[in-house]
Amino acid sequence: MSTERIALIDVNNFYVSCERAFDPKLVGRPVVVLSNNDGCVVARSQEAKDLGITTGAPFFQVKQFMRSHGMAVRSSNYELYGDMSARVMEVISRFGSWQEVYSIDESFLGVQGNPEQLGELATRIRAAVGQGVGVPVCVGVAPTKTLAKFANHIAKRNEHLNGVCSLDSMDPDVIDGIQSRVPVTDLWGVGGKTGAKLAGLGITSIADLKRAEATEIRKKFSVVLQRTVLELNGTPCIAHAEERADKQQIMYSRSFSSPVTTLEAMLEVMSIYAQRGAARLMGDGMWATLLTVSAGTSRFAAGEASFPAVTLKLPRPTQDPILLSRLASAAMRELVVPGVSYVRGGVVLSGLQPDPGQQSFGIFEDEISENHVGDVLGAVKAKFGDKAIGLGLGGLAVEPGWSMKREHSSPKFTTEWSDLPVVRA
DNA sequence: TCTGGGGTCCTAGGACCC
DNA sequence: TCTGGGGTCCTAGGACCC
Repeated sequence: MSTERIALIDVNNFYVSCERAFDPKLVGRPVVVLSNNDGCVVARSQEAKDLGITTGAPFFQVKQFMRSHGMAVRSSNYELYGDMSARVMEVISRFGSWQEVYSIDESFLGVQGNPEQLGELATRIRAAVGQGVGVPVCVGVAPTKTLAKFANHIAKRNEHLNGVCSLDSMDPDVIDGIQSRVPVTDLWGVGGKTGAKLAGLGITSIADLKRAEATEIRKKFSVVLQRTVLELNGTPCIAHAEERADKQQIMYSRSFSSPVTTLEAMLEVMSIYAQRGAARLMGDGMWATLLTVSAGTSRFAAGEASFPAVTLKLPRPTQDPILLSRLASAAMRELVVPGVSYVRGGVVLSGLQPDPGQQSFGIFEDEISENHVGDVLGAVKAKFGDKAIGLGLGGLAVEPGWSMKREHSSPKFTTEWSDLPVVRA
């Protein structure tokens, strides 16, 4: 008897595993990977977790402790992680009838088989990724996405399962027993706020929620949590991504390595961020109709933090870096208060559509030529590197003082010829 | 001194229309 | 001055995720 099931495969401590794949000295050692600007801990090896390092911990607070325990530190290397992710996803895709890449290190996969075959398949997926890419994964298999997430959670926390858990191979009473011990907030889709409200109703474990009345849950909470209840009981009701619409917004936002206090520097930020946004639009084949620019002051400084933002309707659907850069700078002029210290800036492109729509070029000749500048910039960057060319203030050859800090970065092992690892025998 | 970034979906409420 | 209901579209904000 063959049944349709959903597998959820994710890489263990993904960023750390990518670093280890190219630096075996890190295996067995406590390792952490930091966020942009080397600000917070975003990934930890099991050894680092065991030492009590938490996700989101500010690096400057735990630096000394880490040093005294011989921990290794890496800045985030998104070129490497993005490329490793693509390789993992490709290997996984060979084993399923459909695939939904859910995040940089996670994928849902449509699988079929009887209970025994499903368990074997999960083991084969794990071995294939380990051999083909060199990173460890866990696999959960179940009738719904929510249960597949749960099964994956079990696989990760029980070493004797060897990274694999298929609910069809388990006794229903055993599953129920586990579910009554796991807190409901460990469930996919149930966060702190909802968890607190559920606790008020006496619902604290996954088993409690599974046995709750779905229609009551909808009345007291939302259709989202009702779906979770149904999925816990084996009824699939969360759609696949490919059935959902295209991306709805593109965001480029970063904190600065040191505060920005002048209008000139902020305009430089906007010019560069708008060009990044335009490049993403072109990469996705989308045109934006709305532009939002924002600035932010520190949440940790004395006084109230502020996050001023302004949204404007673009004169036409566009992916043009010149137009976006110009408008973002103009909007930022309205926002910036001289003398205020800004720690972050951002550009959001929304109202996305898959074509430029009806273009009315009118009398402005230069608008026509602008349309090709993005392509030229993209081509030059592809050939000569990211820093080869840029517009206006974004074209400066020297990195501006506020740009991101990455003091502990590993090389781009898989995406730069000059960074290729060398093996000697 | 130093505290991440980029998304999704849903709901409520207002504006507007007939 | 009084007086209806139903529908759509849009936006802001909340909650959650990795």
